[in-house]
Amino acid sequence: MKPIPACETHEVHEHIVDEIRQNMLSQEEYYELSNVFKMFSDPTRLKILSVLFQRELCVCDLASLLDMTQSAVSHQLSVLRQNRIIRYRRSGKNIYYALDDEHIQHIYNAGLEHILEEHE
Amino acid sequence: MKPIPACETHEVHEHIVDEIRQNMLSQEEYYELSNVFKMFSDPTRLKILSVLFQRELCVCDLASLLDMTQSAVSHQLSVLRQNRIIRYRRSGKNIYYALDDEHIQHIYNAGLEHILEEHE
DNA sequence: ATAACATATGAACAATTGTTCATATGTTAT
DNA sequence: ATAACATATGAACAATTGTTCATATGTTAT
Repeated sequence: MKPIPACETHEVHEHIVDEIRQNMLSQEEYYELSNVFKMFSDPTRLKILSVLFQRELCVCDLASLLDMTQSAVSHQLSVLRQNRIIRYRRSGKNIYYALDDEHIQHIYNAGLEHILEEHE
Repeated sequence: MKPIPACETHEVHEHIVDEIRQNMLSQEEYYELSNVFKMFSDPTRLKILSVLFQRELCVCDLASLLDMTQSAVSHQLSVLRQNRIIRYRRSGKNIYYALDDEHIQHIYNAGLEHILEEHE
C-alpha cells in the first residue's frame, strides 16, 4: 500500500488511475455482484439461509423457525428463488426449500468470520 | 440432505425444528451480519471496494474512476467508514481511503466466484 | 365435486436507500 | 486574513424494499 500523489486542481493522477481502471469489472458484473450480496443483506433472508444450511425445510417449518407469518416468509423465499439462491421441490401439499449451491455457504461464512473477529 | 416429514395442520415437526433452532444465531448477530453484506449490496460501493483492493486512493481519484460526482462518492465513503469497512488518512488537502481489513476482500471474492461460476 | 390445507402472490403502505444540489468544513499557499 | 482547493454533509426527492392483509392457486382426502 504505497502512498501516491494527490490529484491536483481536479485532475487525478492519470497514469495510476488508468492502470486501476483496467482491472475493474464491467458495469453489469458490478450490478450482478451487488445483487448476489443483496440476497444476504436482510436478517430474514439470512435466517432462512442459515437454517437451510442444516437441511431442507418446508415453508411452515421456516415460518415457525423464524417466528414470522407464512406470507412474509413466502415473499422472501420468492426473492431468493428468483435469484437462484435456493431451489424447491413439491412433496404433496408441502414445498421444500433447499440451497441451490455451496457458494452460498461460502459467502455467508466469509461474512460471519468478519463479524466474529470484530467482537474480539 | 434427508427429506423430513411435513408439518401437519399448521404444526411443524417439532423435534427437528427445535434442533435446528439451537444452531441459529441471535437476532443481533443476524442483524449485524446483514449489515455487513449490505455494504456489498450496491454497485457503487462494490466499485469503491474493488479499486481500493489495488491501492489507497483519494476522493477525487475515486470519483474519476467511478465517473460519479464527488458528493455521491463521499456519501458512500461515509457509509463504508461508519461501518468500519474502510479507513482514511488526511494528507494535506486530500483524504486517502483504504480498506480496513482483509476480510473485506475475502467476502468480495466469495461473491465474485459465485457469479463467475454461474456464467459457465 | 368439495373441503381442508400449504403455499404463492398482488396491492398497499411505511421505511430505507442512493443521488443531486447547495453549502459547510478543513487545509494550504499567498 | 483571504482565496483556492478537496472533501463532507444536510435536505429533498425518487426509487427500492419488507411486511401485512386479502385472496388466489395447487394438492389431497373424502
